[in-house]
Amino acid sequence: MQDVATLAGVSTATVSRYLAKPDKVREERRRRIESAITELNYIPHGAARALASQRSRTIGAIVPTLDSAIFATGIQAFQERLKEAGYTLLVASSNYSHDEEQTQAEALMTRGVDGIMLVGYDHHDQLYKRLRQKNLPYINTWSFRRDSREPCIGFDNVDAMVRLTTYLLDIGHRRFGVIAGVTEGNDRADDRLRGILQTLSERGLTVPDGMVIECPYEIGVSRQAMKRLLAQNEPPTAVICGNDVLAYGAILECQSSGRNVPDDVSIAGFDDLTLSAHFHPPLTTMHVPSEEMGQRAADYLLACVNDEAGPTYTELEANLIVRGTTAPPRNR
Amino acid sequence: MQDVATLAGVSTATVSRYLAKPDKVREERRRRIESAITELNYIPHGAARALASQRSRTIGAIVPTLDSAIFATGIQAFQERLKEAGYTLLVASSNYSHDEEQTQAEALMTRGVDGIMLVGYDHHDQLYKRLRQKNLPYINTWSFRRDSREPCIGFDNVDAMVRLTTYLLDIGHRRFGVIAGVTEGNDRADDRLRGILQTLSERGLTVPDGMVIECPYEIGVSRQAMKRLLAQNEPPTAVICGNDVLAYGAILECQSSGRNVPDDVSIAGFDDLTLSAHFHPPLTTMHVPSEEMGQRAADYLLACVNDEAGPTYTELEANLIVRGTTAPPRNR
DNA sequence: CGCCAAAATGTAAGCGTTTACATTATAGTC
DNA sequence: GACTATAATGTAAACGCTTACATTTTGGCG
Repeated sequence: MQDVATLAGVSTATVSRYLAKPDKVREERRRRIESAITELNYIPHGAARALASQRSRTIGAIVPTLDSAIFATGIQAFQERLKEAGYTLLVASSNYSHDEEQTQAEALMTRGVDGIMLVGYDHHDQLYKRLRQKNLPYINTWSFRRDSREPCIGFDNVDAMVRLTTYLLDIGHRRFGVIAGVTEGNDRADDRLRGILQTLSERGLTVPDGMVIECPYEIGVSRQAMKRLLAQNEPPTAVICGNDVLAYGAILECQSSGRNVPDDVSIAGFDDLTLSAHFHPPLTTMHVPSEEMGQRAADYLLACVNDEAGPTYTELEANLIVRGTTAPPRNR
Repeated sequence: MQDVATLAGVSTATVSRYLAKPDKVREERRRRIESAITELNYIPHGAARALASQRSRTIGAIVPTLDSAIFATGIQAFQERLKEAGYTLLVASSNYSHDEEQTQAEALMTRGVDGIMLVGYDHHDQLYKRLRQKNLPYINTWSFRRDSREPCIGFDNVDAMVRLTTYLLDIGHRRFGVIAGVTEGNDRADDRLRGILQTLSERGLTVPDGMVIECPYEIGVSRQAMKRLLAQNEPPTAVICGNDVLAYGAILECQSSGRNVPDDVSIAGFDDLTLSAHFHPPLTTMHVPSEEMGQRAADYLLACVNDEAGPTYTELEANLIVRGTTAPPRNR
């Protein structure tokens, strides 16, 4: 920077100001600085900037996994918004573990992030403690609870599953199977499962043991689960899956074993991944507004770091998309 | 850090040394420092570290998109390896544009990354220039060319497609359709397409206009492309797709229009995403060793920053996986 | 043309570490 | 116990910026 300043015939302070607020330096010097920068191929030193200004212009995000299209979409939107504001995104993944999430958060703090995006509301106690202690802006995403005391943006997973389940009840299903995500340490999966079971029990239905299977979001495992469901004495006429990937597995298992979806069995997913609309048959699922969630989360954190006010609690809507994998049961 | 030092009754230098090489400080003080750190909830300031030590312990990666499972897998493995070595990953996406890639690289350099992972070998001239000027370690991935003068790790996309095409020729196909990725600014897509056309022409086959369609890696667009292919006068008996997502679209379009895969038309993909093995029918595709690529790329960059020697050119193998979407053509 | 407020610029003191170098403690030897 | 080589520690100078504050320049106005 000193070199640039010398070449442009100004002080480093002016160069620094030019970088931060170009309109604060006079036209003529601005141009001299600009050409000095190009000539010298000057690239500002981020660490020095961060150290001097006490802000890194970096925001962190911790998602359960990078492998899933659903988070990828949200993160992409999140990053886009940040980039527009001149911020960089640091992504870490927790592998659905609170402990790892805590470790990653620590790492992000060392990196000096100015804010953190989290998925879900259930986190390591230590994490909330640290966040507050460092007075670091953060936001929970992918779920919304009316009673939450933490800043969050997302939708009500329980309620979404209530609506999906209600729809299946309404078209006549009474024998349900569930392929849920792993609920341990995953509040979204847990909320969704509770939404299902609660709705069914309100209608006087109980789901027998063996009709609810938890499994990781992997297509192979999901196929196994579906196989077990179908092997039951009285197989379900409708299977609700914790997300679309699980639903793909369920559908593919049916097709491989010669069953027709939705005639023999209805299958519903959750997330509405891009593929779902094109699947054969197209998947009935809950659409999750992941892009909007990413954008709004970015907006919130950016507002925080700029000491602006923004909505701390934002509820978005997950929408039921009825497509071709669900139909009334055959033998009512 | 001063607080920690005072509380532990040592100098900041000792604390710093403890952080870097714990075995360099005597047992007793080490324990005092440890407890001081926990008591004060001390988290080192990364920017200050980076500034003083001139290394950020951060590695950057620029991938075309975060939306695709294939890069996600590679990046995940890349990150894993980095984490083991105490390095953090900074991810950026270029949206398949060289200009954007260049911009992102600049951003990463400002962030002080110690090395950069790139996808492909074709980049903005400026980018190579900057990289060398700053003497920043970098590596090209996802492709390997025998004649490359740049460090790279990957497989030969041309050769891989030659093998896939040869296989289809060997089982009797003569009328081919191609749904390629967008080749503009994407050397992998370009190499793959060239591999196909070259093999066919060596066997004396030419692909008529309209039988080669380039389209972005989106399932919807791919379905449209397949539709057009099928509407030709003499529709192809085999369709080679630039990646698995395109292949999914092609298969789904066939199924929606009442055609049987592979009886009516064979379809092959490229990448071997997780879903492919489970698809209905399971997809014939080239398996890409994305995890190994990620790992090795990390190893290479880590070796560079530690001034160790490592293989600069590593060729991996893409393997043909024959599954259920390809079969000899019906009316030979 | 001189005066003044406001705008632009310069000066220099940090920001929280690392690390070369100097100093002190330790342990081994005779 | 004195002496050494070596290991452990302390001291203090960077690292490359930002920014409060001081100083200079500018332009509007009487």
